[in-house]
Amino acid sequence: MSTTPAAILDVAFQQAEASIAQPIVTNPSIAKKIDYVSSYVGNRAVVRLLLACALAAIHRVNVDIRKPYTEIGTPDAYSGRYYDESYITAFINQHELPCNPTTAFLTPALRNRNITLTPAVNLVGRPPKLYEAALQLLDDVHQGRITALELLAETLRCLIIARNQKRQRMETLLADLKKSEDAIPLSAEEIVTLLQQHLACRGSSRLPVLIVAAAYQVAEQYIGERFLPLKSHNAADEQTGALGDVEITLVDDEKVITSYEIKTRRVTLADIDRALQKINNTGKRVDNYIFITTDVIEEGIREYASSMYERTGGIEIVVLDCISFVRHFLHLFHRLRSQFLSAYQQLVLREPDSAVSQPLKEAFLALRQAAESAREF
DNA sequence: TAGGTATGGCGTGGCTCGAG
DNA sequence: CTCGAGCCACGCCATACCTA
Repeated sequence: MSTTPAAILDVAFQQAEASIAQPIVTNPSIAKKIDYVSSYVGNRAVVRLLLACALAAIHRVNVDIRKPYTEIGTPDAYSGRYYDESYITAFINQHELPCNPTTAFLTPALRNRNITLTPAVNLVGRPPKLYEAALQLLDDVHQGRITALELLAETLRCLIIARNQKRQRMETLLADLKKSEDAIPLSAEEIVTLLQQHLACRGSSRLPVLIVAAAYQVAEQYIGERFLPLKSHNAADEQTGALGDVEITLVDDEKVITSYEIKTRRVTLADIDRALQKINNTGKRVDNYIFITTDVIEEGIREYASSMYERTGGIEIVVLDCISFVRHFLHLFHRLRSQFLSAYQQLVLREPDSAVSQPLKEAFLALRQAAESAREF
């Protein structure tokens, strides 16, 4: 086929937008399956399987949509991963469609396969119903119940609707916050409470990193220190070459002087030993290595950490509690507390969904709004 | 040989599920 | 209900093959 994959995607996208209120697929049970896979919040990878396979089937008319693995070895097999990574990634980023940032073909259920994806296959992914629905949809195309283009366009239609709903919710939340903008700003303790509420939400493990980063961002001009760009949440420190989760340098220097390592569990002796090893291996000789934990700090750990100052000849290692850290900060820089709050909000909203989920972002705005509107009475 | 294509692999930490 | 084991997504990396 002469049309490029990018052009195919554009055409399908236009078709979806033109028919946004009207399902493109008329068969109700098939439309329902597409909607289910496109909208399921707990797993955003499988919808990419549909997009990639449908795209390949349109682009190369001779392929069997159910065979997205070249390892199958037949002429009608193709690389689903290649279509996914090369075309789908750019496309969903361009249109901000709510999908996994990385390919579906590296997820455990779909990787290392060399089989035809028929409805009889058990992909062993979660939830099972989601994978079953996707396999049935590939079969629906194969059996001719719908065309690959219909599958692609209808999937895009569902994704556009989900995206628009998400934007709408965010706009409403931000607009509500604006209303309370002129009220008396939250007190330091009220901000602490707000952060505690946010930390209590599901999937909050990235938040302590953002709390520390926000504190430095706001205090930068006063203390002459700043934080280096944050590394991605799931990347191993080893891969990124970072010493810890937040690295602090002097404003006019690249040399890391303080490194923060954030743990959502108890800090152990092994963590401290590993930190020392990391300092030695990377050759980044920091002054100060700070563990921030959201869990309890055992006395033995505290002592072990402080003993390092002498043992290392001047590297101070300390374990701090996340909430105490931010509470001290907010009282010390009391006049900056509102700036801290907006810096934190900005960092939260700008994190990729893989680190801070959409519900967690919305939860913060809602919690803040509740706290601020309560002040007006 | 260089750049593109295709696929496999790994470490981390969140999450689910089932045993007790 | 609690908690530990194992599953899983995620982002990055490694490698092998192909072809101009």
